[in-house]
Amino acid sequence: MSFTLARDHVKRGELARRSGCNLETIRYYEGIKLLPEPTRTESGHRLYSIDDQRRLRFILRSRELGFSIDEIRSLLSMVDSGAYACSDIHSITQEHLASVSQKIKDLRKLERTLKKISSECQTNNEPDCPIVEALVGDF
Amino acid sequence: MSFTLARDHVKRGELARRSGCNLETIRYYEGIKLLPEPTRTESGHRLYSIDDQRRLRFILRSRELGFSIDEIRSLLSMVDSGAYACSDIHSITQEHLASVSQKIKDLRKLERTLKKISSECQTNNEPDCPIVEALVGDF
DNA sequence: TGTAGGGTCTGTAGTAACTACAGGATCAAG
DNA sequence: CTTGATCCTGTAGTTACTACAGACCCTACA
Repeated sequence: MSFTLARDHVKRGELARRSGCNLETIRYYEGIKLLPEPTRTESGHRLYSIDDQRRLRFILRSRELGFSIDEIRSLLSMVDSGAYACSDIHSITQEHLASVSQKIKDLRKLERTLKKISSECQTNNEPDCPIVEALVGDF
Repeated sequence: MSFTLARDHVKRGELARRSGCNLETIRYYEGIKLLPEPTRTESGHRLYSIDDQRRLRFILRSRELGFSIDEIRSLLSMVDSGAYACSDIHSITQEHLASVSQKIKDLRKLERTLKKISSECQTNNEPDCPIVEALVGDF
């Protein structure tokens, strides 16, 4: 006979399967206090509630969207506070968006440079590869 | 009286200043064998030759262009081998370029998603922030 | 009831590419 | 000769995980 509790409570392996999260990552999130310490079976196995599962999904989705752990910590603490300010959530998102846009800009510039120095190379095994020259730079 | 050697040989601090590289990073590159062990003064201070300075510039520029340490190791070992194949250099560059382009694609998708969920938020402090909803996902 | 295989537990080490100390030796200028 | 800057070594911290090792537990099957 088992607890009613256990019906919607799952162990770590099952949570990992359901969420697509790596098994160890769950323990890691607990360690850095993004996830609360879950209840345990008598023998010490972790049991995750529906709320824990929602919370993990929130974290994983935020990570997919490139939020850092610290940003997620801020987002979660707002949500946890109950009466969170939507405008604060919005502003964290906007800041993150700005940094993503900046990263795109930087990478585009990189892409152009790489294309340029790459196009100058005829791949003809000549002694001086223009890519190498470009990498050493002017002197 | 000093060695003629010392004229174009510089110590770590000076190399850092000239290259714009962090002081410790130079020692780090030596540790992972991207830079060779430089000559030393009698008391043990590192002395970098012009060649060392060229090599560091190569590394730094490559890093700026987003090459990984392992990629740089490959590039350098080709250059070091003397008769390096220009086509090999070219192909490493092309591969790197492809990964940069892919990263841009991924970030663009991220940017679109963030803009979308962000635009749905009216920042009006209502109880259910659509960003939070989006982050928890469907259930 | 015994056992074989999974799953779970803990703590720790490894990844990439640095960066930042601590605690001591050395160098250069006044 | 002293003072402050620079240098030396070794080690720990950063980010966000991931991967063990060695022990315990749980379940199904014979």
